[in-house]
Amino acid sequence: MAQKVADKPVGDLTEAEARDELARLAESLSQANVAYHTEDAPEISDAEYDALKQRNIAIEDRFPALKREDSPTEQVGAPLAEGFSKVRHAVRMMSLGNAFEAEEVKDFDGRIRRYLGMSQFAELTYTAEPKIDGLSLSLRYENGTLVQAATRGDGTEGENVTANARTIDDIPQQLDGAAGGLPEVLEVRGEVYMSHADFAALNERQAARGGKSFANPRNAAAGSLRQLDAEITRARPLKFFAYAWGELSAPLAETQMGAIERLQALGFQTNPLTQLCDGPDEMIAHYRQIEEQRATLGYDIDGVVYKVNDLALQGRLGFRSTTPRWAIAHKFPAELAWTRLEGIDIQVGRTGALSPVARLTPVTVGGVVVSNATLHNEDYIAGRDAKGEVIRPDAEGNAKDIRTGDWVQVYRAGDVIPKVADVDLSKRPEEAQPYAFPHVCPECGSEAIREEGDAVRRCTGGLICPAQAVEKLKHFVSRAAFDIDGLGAKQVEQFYRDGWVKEPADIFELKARYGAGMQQLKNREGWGDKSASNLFDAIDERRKIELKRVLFALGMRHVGEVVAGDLAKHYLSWSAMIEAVDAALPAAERYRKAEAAVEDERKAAAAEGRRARIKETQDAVWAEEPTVPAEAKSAWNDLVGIDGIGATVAVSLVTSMNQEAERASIDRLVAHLDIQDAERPATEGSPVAGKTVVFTGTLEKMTRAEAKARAEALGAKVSGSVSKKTDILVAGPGAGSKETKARELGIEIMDEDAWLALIGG
DNA sequence: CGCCCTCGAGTTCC
DNA sequence: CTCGAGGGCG
Repeated sequence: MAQKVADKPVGDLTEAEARDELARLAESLSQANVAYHTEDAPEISDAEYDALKQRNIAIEDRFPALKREDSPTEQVGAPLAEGFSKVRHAVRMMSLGNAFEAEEVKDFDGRIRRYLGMSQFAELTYTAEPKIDGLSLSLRYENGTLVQAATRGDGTEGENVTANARTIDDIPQQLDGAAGGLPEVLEVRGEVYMSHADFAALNERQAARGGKSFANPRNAAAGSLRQLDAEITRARPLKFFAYAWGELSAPLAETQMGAIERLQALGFQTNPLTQLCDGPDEMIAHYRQIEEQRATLGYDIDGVVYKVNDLALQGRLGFRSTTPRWAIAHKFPAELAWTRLEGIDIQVGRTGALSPVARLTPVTVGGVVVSNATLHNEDYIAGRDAKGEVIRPDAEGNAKDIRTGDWVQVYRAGDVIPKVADVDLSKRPEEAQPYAFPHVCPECGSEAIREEGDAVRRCTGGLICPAQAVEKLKHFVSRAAFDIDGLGAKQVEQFYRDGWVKEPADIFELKARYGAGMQQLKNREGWGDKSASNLFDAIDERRKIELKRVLFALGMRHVGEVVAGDLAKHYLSWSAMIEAVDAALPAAERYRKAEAAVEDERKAAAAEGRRARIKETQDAVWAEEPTVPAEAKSAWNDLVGIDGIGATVAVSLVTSMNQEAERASIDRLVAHLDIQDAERPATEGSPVAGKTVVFTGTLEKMTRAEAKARAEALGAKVSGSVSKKTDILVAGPGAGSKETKARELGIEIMDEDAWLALIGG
């Protein structure tokens, strides 16, 4: 009874038609549900089921009055169109750094020893386990009972898939407390995957009833877990290996291996190939062994994960921005494929960057059909890197360029992003010409220039360029920026094409200007009364917004998510920041002028064969009349004094905010907003919050990097040199001029032990 | 001044 | 996910 989704647009339905269709849909969906509950061979495919459900929701959205008592969207276990609810991870789900070569594994070990201040010969044990190719899942247990399951998402926020996780046999609903009691809170993390055998059987079933088959076990696992209807997930043979944890009310063990054993005792499957290794040589040997067994394991793996075994050391090593320092994934070599390059297209990004994209004859690489691949930039096509070195040598060591018509080798970097790696010159068509990278923007015709030392060529059209304007708008509504529900990349693009939204401020004027017309106009494009009013509500909700989001959303060059956050944390309010940025303008312009003069001096000196007088050149420019006002200098110094912000970022920020057109657009936007002040770092109770600390001499209990990371976590600012702003100098043995200077300035000086006592370490 | 780490920006497929 | 570039440290 495979019912096709009716194809009449929802917007064109009459009320009578809608009522009939809702009745038919309720019938079909309920039959399909019964089929899933009672047998393993449903009558309609998941895709069809989903399509019917979506159709049902769309109609109900358009005709809310016609919603049936037995509406399929109200059924238990059937979340609504928005999909899964969002879940914030109590402890961030990190990703792992990668290594491809044995050498990089040794570097990893070396880095850890250096960070911990351990000698090359001190004993350091790691665990090594296969890296399962599935999707990670975080399971929250409270007093031993499963209360929530969440996907990784962006690491901070995932999707709530609790109902689906409950259908997986390997995931206990209730933990086994026999061995050592149950923790109050335990978040277990691991990988959901599908075995080769189950994958093949599933695809056979799908094919038998005309459903779409999955490209690989990972996609099958992901597709199965993320079913809106948990009963579909139940019918899918998913498995789970536990290998990590998030929030914990009590430690699981003292070592990684101990924790894995504890997870096993609690009732989880853990990977049998997990093993302890003493140092990189044993790790690499275990990697080779696992690689040999790869084909016979019965499930996909894409490498081996190494972790420092001692959990206390893991704690000391801590995290970089997205990855732990104490773990790394040693990946298997990527799968390669050859195909023909049909053409090269140029895309224009939000900063005007011209990016070449390869259009390929579709080819399967690692279980996925690839038809586009990145070519990076002008030099990459020519076969060179940014420094001009040959990256793709032919037999004589000359660079092999890439031409339309060539046979090219493609792989998926990190098993994700398709890249063109190599060219087969023996198969090059005779008529193939070297690729001429455009010097004119293909979107707006403006000149595209490449700044010295820059790898990318950029369109100079600014907001005149439709591609840049649209990309900027997409950035504005992106997740870390305004993140407006119902206003994604597609919608923004459409509004731009309609001429309704040309710059961010227009979004907040949509309702006033087009609200009335929109409901009718947009019906044909899938906008109903409901979705339009939902959108206006979502936009209104976002008028109140955090400072860092606004800064990031503006899309200024060099100001990404992190820098925007740093700026917000420093200035705390929009008005304070604007004031500072305006004040710093003369200094920023002078800095730029000085740098240009230095560049000229360098060239002149090189030509004349003498040493460049850099300091003198800089000083001369700064001394030029009119001199830069003291308040401009201090605003500038304050700005570049922020950790992570240097002159390049500062110049970009100050000048772009003071560009006339840009500023007008920003002012228009801000008038619509209620920008929330940033909170001072939440370090209440920390004795060093807001203090500036300098470390000098030899630290004996920890390394400098560690000391810095810990101090910053407590809200302190760590600086490299002593000034009158310094509050505390931590001096180890061998401290020299810094200690003298601190003494002169009357700054508090303490040794490492006193510091540790102060911060409660 | 050079090295290492982090951040920004651009990318593909589902 | 990767590359290039910016920033900080030795």
